[in-house]
Amino acid sequence: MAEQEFSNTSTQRRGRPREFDRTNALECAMRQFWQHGYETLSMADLTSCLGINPPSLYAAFGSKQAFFLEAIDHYLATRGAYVYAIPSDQRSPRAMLSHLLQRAAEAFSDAAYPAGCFVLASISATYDSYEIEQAIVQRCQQRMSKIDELVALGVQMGELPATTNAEELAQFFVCVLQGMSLQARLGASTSQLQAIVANALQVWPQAARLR
Amino acid sequence: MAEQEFSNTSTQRRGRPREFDRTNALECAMRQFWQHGYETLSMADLTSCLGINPPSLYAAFGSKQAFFLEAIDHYLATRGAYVYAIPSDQRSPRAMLSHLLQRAAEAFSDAAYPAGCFVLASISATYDSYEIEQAIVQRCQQRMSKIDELVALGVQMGELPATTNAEELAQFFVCVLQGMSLQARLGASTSQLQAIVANALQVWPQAARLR
DNA sequence: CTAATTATGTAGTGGATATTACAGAATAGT
DNA sequence: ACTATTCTGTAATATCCACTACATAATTAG
Repeated sequence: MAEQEFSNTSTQRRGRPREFDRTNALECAMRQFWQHGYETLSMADLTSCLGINPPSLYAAFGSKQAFFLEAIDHYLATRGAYVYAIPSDQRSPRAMLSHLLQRAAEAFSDAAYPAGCFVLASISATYDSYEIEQAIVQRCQQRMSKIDELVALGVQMGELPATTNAEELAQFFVCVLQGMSLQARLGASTSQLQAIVANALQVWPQAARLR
Repeated sequence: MAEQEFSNTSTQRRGRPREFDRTNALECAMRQFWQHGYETLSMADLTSCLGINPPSLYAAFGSKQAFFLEAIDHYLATRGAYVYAIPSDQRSPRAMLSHLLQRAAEAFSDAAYPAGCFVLASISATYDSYEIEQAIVQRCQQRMSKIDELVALGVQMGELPATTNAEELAQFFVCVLQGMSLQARLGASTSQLQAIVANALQVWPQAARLR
């Protein structure tokens, strides 16, 4: 199975060369899936949108499901990596969480991309395939586990009371982040999302009140 | 258009009587749409699930889109009315919001129903019809405006500082509620959702610190 | 009774869907 | 040049989708 796919910049293979840029097609497909969702976006939509005939698409990406999952991974490797990046130069875990949420507030409402987070928007959709749903949930949890680590670090470093239930607090922030993605898809502005972040961060007070 | 539909308990009409309970069918369809989503649930699924043949379903409900919207309204009139009910005997706006969120935490994870809120779960899906999406967004905003009123009332009654941005704070709680619905659909337990509520309510301190 | 009306079951309808068969074109290796 | 290999465009395929034509059954009105 798992046939090796080559990027366009790799050494040329035998046979007729591909006439389109694979990465570019993937980027376009990502935006289409992101905006319209997996179920409602048809392969016919994609072929006409990309200007690529079905056999070429299937030769390059395999199937609609594989194409979608590769678009998800492309998102995580590019835009998602930017959105969920955690800067290492920040000393305070709270500052890092604040940074993460504020960047999400900006990115989720960036007009240069479809609204919200591609993964979070995909997770709430329903799929005919159980396999695809599992793959998305797994990738979502990978990203959200970063928030778990930040909160746990906050307790460890004394920024939060030792009595804090770190798992519960982290889940609260994940919940807010998921709600923000939905709000963004409903048309919330950057400043509105920033206000949500500011309110959410009150749960992690800047001056810790240890007891 | 908008042909009048009669309930089964109304006075009998001329012609062959319906052989199934219309309200019961609506309840079943609601749960199916709730669990599987509009796009992925086919009319063939519904007919086999309800044991009702297509012509009978179409005679009773019109079209898939009309059926779905009626299922949404059925939810809002029954389960949704319970979930989003605001008790009038509570004096404090904060207590009323707390009541609302805690009831949502329980209801969203109630095994007797599909997880989360039917409307909030539907709002994040994508539809081929723009009309259906608009209808859902509108019904969602109707429910969420209750939270706006509660926060505004809290400021008015002095439970929150007069400097509070009521719209922003209300949007924060709406965001949390929407996140809770998604968390529930991902399998969050009642106690996990309750912990999210407890954290969120810290943004509205019990002892107001006016300034 | 007959006529009118409404529901039901069988069996389809046209259209959209993801996917592919096939023949021809463009490249690399030898 | 010749072969193997891979891509491309045309056109199709089987399957599923929401929806319905039609004949029949069951009721009410008169």
